[in-house]
Amino acid sequence: MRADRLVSLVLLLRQHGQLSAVRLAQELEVSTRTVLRDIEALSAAGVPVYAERGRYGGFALLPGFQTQLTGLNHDEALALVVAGSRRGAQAFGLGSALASAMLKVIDALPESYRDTAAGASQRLLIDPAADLLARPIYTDEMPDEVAAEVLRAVLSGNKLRIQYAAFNKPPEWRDVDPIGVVTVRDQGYLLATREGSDRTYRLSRIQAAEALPDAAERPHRVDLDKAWQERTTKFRTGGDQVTIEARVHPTRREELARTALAIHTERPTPDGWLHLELTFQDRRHAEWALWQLATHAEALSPDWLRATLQTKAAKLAARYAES
DNA sequence: TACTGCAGCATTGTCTGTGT
DNA sequence: ACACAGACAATGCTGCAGTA
Repeated sequence: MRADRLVSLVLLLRQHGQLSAVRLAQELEVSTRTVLRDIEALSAAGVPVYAERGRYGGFALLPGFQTQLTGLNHDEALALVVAGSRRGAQAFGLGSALASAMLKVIDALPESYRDTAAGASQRLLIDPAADLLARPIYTDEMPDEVAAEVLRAVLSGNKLRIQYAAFNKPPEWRDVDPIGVVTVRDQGYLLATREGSDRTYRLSRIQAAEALPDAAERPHRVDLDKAWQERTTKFRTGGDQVTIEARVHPTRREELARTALAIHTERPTPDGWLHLELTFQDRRHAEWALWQLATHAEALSPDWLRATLQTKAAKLAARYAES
């Protein structure tokens, strides 16, 4: 408590230049005598604070004094400031804490670097809310209190009870052993185990959460990056994968390739297009990938894919024919 | 093991003195 | 008159020993 107040006191003096004990006492909600003792403690600790006695007097710091609260060098502090501009912290309900921490980091920098760091947070924007065409970037929304509870369980190593609404399913309560939280672009995932089996939960689908008193069953140390890669690999190799044949215009080849899990064969056709054999996560992905390329691609097999695309195209043609 | 009492310490507020 | 500084007392917390 007192340590916090000493830090606040230094920041107040830095901010206002000179303040009387009475004014500091009001700001810190303690008596003036306590403020005077805090000043004394700071002075004993080597903080160059001096008193100006008499009317219009007060306490002030020697010019140029820096609060070395963080021990960070310029680049480290700058990296934090830049990272602090991301909206990622919002996903964990830590936005206000991050803003407060950033102020302290900037304040702790040497005078010559402070403008650079403060400017960095204004001149570098990472992941804004909309792209250049004003299209909103859809982010996973999660109530702060739910995010805070998930985070609490993850960090304390306790079991977590969540109300989770899987895709197209009603919400259900389930107890899990949390391992960590991963954010990918604007989506967050909770990595956990449930009854010994790996589970990955999308944060936006967690409707309520409660950290339980029991310790979670989890490895003492975890390589979250490795764990995430293993799960994404498992996800990509599981499910109802489909392999299709298609021909695509060379200018749209990359778009098709990016949406596929794998490309097995690829050869040019006599008409200058490319013939590919590809695997997709499921039927829905395959259909979507071909449909978005419109006339620049053609599904050759299997028959169900051709039939689906034909039906959609016919409906679209009919709609425009009506007018 | 849990509870109680005590000493020591840190923190805080009030009153009064001193300097400008 | 205003603001800082010293002396003293009150309060609350912590650690430790003793006891049921």
